[in-house]
Amino acid sequence: MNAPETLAAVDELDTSFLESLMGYNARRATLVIVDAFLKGMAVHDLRPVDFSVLSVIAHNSGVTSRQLCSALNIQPPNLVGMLNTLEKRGLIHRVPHPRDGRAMSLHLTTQGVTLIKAAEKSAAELEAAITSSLSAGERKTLMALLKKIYA
Amino acid sequence: MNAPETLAAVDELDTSFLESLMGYNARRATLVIVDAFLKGMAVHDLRPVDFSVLSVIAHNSGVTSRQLCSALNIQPPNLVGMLNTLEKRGLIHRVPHPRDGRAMSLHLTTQGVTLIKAAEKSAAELEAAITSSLSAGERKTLMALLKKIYA
DNA sequence: TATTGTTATACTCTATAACTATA
DNA sequence: TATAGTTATAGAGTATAACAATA
Repeated sequence: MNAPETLAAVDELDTSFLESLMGYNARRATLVIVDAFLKGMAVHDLRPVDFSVLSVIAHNSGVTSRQLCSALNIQPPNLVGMLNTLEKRGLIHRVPHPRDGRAMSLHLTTQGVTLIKAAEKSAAELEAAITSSLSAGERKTLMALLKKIYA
Repeated sequence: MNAPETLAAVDELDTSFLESLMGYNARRATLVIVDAFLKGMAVHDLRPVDFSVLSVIAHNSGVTSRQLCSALNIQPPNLVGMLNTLEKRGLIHRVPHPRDGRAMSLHLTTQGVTLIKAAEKSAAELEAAITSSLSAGERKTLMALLKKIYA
């Protein structure tokens, strides 16, 4: 019963082993969510990471680049270009840190505040669409279990 | 109460809005899991994607490149190099497809079978470690809810 | 001596266009 | 005409080393 199997073509794929792994399922779910988020944020000309950066600055006016990097797991050299772009778009501005001459404090401009408000509204709507296959209780449970994994 | 806040430095970051989003939590959890998987698979000199490729071939002897690409969301040009590397390592071999002259059937070598058996054993152990903060019931629930998101 | 922001750079991952052999 | 595998290539995303200014 070995030769026929070895020579046979495969019609439908068995991926049951991969599907038994948390990483496989978490990755697939994340890809679906991030893709929906990516498309939904395109109307604001923001990538997910740009949204995260703006949102953290919005809720933490005066935050430093270094703090942002730690919170969002971004390498400092990779943040520079993002901040330059956001600054050129008139969404943020960098000002000297009040107590540390090396650091820069990040703030949203009026335009930035307007944009992040609209973007966070979009995010909330996307959130509902993304988790529409879940009940309110399931959504809450999923969120809690994911936090347990990375906490 | 606006000026002091604008000028103030930030000590602890408020990331509550991001934490309320499924994408943020799913991505963070996935990063933790994939990183653990990456480190655990390094002893077999396999990246997560190599493990997936070998595992699918192991359970679907004769599968074509195109089928692999569809199942694992890999672009065909990006699979070529991976298969070349696995073939050079003596883990797989490509043979002409029995019923389609354009296609190649993928099979594990004896060495490949030995490796994937050890790697799947490692994967199962990693799985336990990764979800050690969860009860058996929670693990099952998390898996089911993730599948609901991407199904 | 250590840290912040920055530049330059490299490496990986992913995506697209185009070719060939075959269906 | 369409598809499988492949090549070449381009673009993101991510990572490290090193520097000037400041702590």
